[in-house]
Amino acid sequence: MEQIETAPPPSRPAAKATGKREQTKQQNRQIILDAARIVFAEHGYGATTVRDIIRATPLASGTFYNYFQSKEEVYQAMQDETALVIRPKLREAREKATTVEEFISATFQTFFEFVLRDGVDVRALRHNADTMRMRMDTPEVIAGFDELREDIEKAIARGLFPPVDADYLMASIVGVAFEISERMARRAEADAKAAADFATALFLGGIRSLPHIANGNPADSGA
Amino acid sequence: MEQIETAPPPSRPAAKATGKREQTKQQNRQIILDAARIVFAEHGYGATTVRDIIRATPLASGTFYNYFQSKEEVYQAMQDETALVIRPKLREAREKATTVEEFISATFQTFFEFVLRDGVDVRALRHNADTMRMRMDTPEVIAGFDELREDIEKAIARGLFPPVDADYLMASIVGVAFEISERMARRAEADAKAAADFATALFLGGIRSLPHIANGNPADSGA
DNA sequence: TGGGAAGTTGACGGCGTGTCACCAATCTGT
DNA sequence: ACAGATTGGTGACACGCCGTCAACTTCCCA
Repeated sequence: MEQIETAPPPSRPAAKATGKREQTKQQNRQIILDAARIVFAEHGYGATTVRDIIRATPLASGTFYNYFQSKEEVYQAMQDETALVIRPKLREAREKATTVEEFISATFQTFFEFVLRDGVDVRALRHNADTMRMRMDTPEVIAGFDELREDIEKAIARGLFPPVDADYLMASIVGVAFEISERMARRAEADAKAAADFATALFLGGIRSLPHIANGNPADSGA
Repeated sequence: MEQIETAPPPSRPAAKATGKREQTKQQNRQIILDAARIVFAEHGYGATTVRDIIRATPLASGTFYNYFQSKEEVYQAMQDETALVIRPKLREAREKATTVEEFISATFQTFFEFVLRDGVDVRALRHNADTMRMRMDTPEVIAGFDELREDIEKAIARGLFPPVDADYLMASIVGVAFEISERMARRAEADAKAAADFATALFLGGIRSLPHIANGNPADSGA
C-alpha cells in the first residue's frame, strides 16, 4: 500500500492568500481523503479502520482526529466532494432544458456519464463482502436531491410538467439513476447513452414507449 | 436492554421431528437473530458490536461464533428472513396478473404495504448517524430481483410487455420501489395505496399520465 | 529574535474481536 | 439404564483498534 503525499509545491510566491499553517492543514486533510479513497476501494468500507487510513499516510494516528471524528466522517467528506462536482453539472444541464424530454434526458445523461468517468465510488462503495451497498446521504448529496425537486417544481410552475408529486418524482428519478447506473457499470460494454435513453423513455412515455430491442435479451447480461 | 429468550416449550410430546440438540440449535440461532433486530434498531448497524448482540442474550460470547461469523452475517440472515417472507407474496401477486397494469400495480402495492406493516428494517437500516443507508443484497434478495426479471421476461414472451431491456426495467422498478418506500414511510400519513398508484402510473404511462394533485405539494395524491 | 499559539506525535487505558481448552449436556449402543 | 462418545456452550485470553492527551515541534507575530 502506497503512502499518499501531495506533490511538492511549485514554489509560487505570488497569489498566496494563506500562511504555512493553513496550507499544511488543507494539505493534510486532502492527504487523508486521498488515502481513504484508496483504502476504502481496496478493503471495502466495513473492513477498513481508521488505522488503515492513517497507515497509508505519513501522518500520526492522533492527527487524524484533528480533521475527522471517525471513518464515517471521512466517507461523508468524500461523498460531499463528489456531490459538489456533479451538482453544478446537473443543474446546468437542466437549466438549458426547454422541454420535458430535455430536462429528463440531460439529467440522466449527465449522471450516467459522470458515473462511468469518475465512478470510483460505485466500485468502492460496494466492495464490502461484495454484497453490501452503502449510500450516505450527506448534506451536499441531500442538497442535490433538493435541487432536483426544486427544478421539478419550477418546471411544474412553468407548465413544463403537469402538477405531479414532485417529491415522489424526484425519488423515482434518483432511484432509477442509482439502480441503473450500477447495472450499467457491471455490463461488459457500459453505455451511458443507452442507459440514459432507457431511463428517459421510461419517464417520458412509460413502458409502452420504451425502446424496442431485438429480443428480450439486452446488450449483454451483468451478474 | 431486555434479554431475549424464546417461550418455554409447551411440552408437546408428539410431532417432534428433531432431538434436543437440534432444537436448541435452532432456538439459539433465533435468539441471536431476534436480539440483533432489536439492537440494530436501537443503535444502528454501524454502532452495534457482536458483544452488544450477545449481551442482549443469555448466551456466551463464544456461542455467537458457532452460528455466525460476524455481525454482517447476522444482518445478512435477517435480510434473507425478510426476503423469504415477501418474495412469495410478490410472486403470487404477479402471477395473477393478466395485464401490464395488474402486473405493475400488484408489485408495488404488495411491496409498499409490506414495508408499512413489517417495515422494521427500513427504520433500523438507516439509524446510522441518520445519514447512512445500507442495503445488503443477500442471496435471497438477489433471488427476489431475479424472480422479478424472470417474470418480466415471461410477460414479454407472452406479449404482455413489449420487448424491452428486462434487466434495466427490473432495476428501475427496484430503484423506484426502494426510494419511494423510504419517502412514503417518512410522511406523516404514510399511504401505501397512493405510493403504489404513483409508481404504477409512472411505469404504465409515464409522466404525462401521473396522478394530478392539487398543487406541486405532496402530502398525498388521489388517483 | 523570543514568546505564545497552533498543530503533531505516539504511547496509553479501555474495549471489542475471534479463539480455544475445558466442561456440561445430549446421544448412542448395549 | 448406563457409560462412553460426541456435540456444543463457556468465558478467559492475546491481540488490535479506538480516542485521548501530555509533551514536543513548528509557525506566527510583535
